[in-house]
Amino acid sequence: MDLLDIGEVVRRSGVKASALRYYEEIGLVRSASRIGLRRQYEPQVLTRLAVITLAKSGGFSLTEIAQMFDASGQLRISRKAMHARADEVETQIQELMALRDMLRHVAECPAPSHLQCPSFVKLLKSAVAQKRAVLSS
Amino acid sequence: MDLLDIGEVVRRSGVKASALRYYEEIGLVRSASRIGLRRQYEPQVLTRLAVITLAKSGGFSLTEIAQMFDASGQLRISRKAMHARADEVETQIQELMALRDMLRHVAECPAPSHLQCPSFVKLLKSAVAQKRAVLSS
DNA sequence: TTACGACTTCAAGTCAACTTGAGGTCAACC
DNA sequence: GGTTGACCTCAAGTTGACTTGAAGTCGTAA
Repeated sequence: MDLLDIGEVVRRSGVKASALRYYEEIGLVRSASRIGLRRQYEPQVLTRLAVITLAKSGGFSLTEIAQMFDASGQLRISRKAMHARADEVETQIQELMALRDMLRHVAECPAPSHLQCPSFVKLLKSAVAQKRAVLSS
Repeated sequence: MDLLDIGEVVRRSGVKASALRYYEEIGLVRSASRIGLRRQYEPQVLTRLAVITLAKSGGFSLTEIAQMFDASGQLRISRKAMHARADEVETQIQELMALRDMLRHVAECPAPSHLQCPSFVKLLKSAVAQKRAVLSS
């Protein structure tokens, strides 16, 4: 067998042992077996952890991520749900781009006070307006 | 005077009263004065709240946001720091784009199991590798 | 005059996602 | 046979960002 012990999983996934145990506790990952008390993991756990890590950085909660897998460990969401997720991510990307543009503007703008700079305030207003529109829809 | 009371600020900013009081407690916003016990805000608080809201959605903590303002309430970070922030945001945008692409792929890919689909695994690996590279730098 | 609505304080509670700490197990090496 | 080192459990603690609840204060309108 090519089972991995927790230290190996930590090294290869970058996820801490305490987090791994926590994930197991909440049912997000499972260890295949034990040797004595020690958890042994199937290598596939690494892919699963990669998905988890990525989704986390995309702002998904662990609960949401858990729902992305079915009982057999496959990624299983309907195409429609996938696209819906992708759209959410897309929206967040737009917001971040607005934020980035504002930061760049502030870095370059020679105005003594940004909050008085018309183009800054305009960027700000439109960013916030867009956000509120999204939230209320 | 054109001071706003808290209800007006709530309506115009979308920030809840309890959050506003909390922000005041931690020094992130201030109320200009009181009428009896009631807080009165200067209209500028709305711009400040817009900045706060936007930065929050960009993943900045309230502590980090507080540091973006100087004592007089101006946005004041060095150009260099601004660009550094913008770079961070940029990185996050890249990650989210990778995530979005993966989601779209999963939605479209006809493979029975995504975790066995070579192009999915490839997308996943490169996304995670990029992330870890960023973290370790 | 009493009732209402919009505010107030302050302490405590909540939630997610972990981390920490104390005390225990176990195989392997000196 | 004693000591590492790597793991284990379980309960409790932490952090950030608020929210909630109980009890109180005001101004105004019926």
